[in-house]
Amino acid sequence: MPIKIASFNVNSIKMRLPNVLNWLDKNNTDVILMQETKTIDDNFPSLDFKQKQYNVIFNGQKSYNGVAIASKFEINEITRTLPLYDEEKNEDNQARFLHVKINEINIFCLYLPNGNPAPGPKYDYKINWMRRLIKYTKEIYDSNEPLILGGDFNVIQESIDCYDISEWQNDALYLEKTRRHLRELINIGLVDAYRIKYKSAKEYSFWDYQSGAWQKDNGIRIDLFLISPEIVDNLVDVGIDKTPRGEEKPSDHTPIWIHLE
DNA sequence: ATGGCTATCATTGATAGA
Repeated sequence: MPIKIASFNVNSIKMRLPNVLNWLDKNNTDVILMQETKTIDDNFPSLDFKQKQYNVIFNGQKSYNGVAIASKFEINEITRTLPLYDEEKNEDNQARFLHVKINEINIFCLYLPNGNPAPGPKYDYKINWMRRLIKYTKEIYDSNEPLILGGDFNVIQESIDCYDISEWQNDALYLEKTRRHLRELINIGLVDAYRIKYKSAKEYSFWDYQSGAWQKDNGIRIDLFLISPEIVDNLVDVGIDKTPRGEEKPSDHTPIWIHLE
């Protein structure tokens, strides 16, 4: 069954609601994964999505983080937390994860921690979160069901994913340890969907609000779809839609998308 | 001119983002 899936770090669903609804109107998107909704579940604007025939599911919290999925197809929730494998730290109250099934496809919507400053407790949290994601992804991957990881990964995997990597050498998004963990996740058997079609293109999904980064195209590609082999077989097209970043009151991220047959 | 935006929450400033 053909399906069009997008991922968009909205940087507050309240501020970005017009942008998101406008984008959905212009693009025939069946499923949109959203990150940084920055609102508690009681305040999520469900009705605006329902009026457009989208089912919605959200995992939010006050002020920060928060993920959500809107889908024209039925959403079956599997979990909203990554399992805790580290027995010493058995608590995580940050809303960064949703695992759902839509049309028999496993879909993770994730907002991976930023991790700055590194080193420090925030970086430790990032790496631990990645370890949890790797373990959980292995479990699901080993079930031999189709799997899509989509979201804001907060990792610059290679220098071609950045306008000027010399400025990011000591950043939590580019440290060797960070990239090794993303590589370990990918090596489970996933593929960066964008790089299937664009082997060496320098296209970005985030531009800082500061310093005229958008105008200078000083961007980084940190929003990704990592897909399992059966999804690769059905991949029809993939892309990054830069248009919303240049519009009024934009998010600092822009939507990425995949089309499956 | 080497840079200084945006959102949230609580109160005109701190915190977080990347």
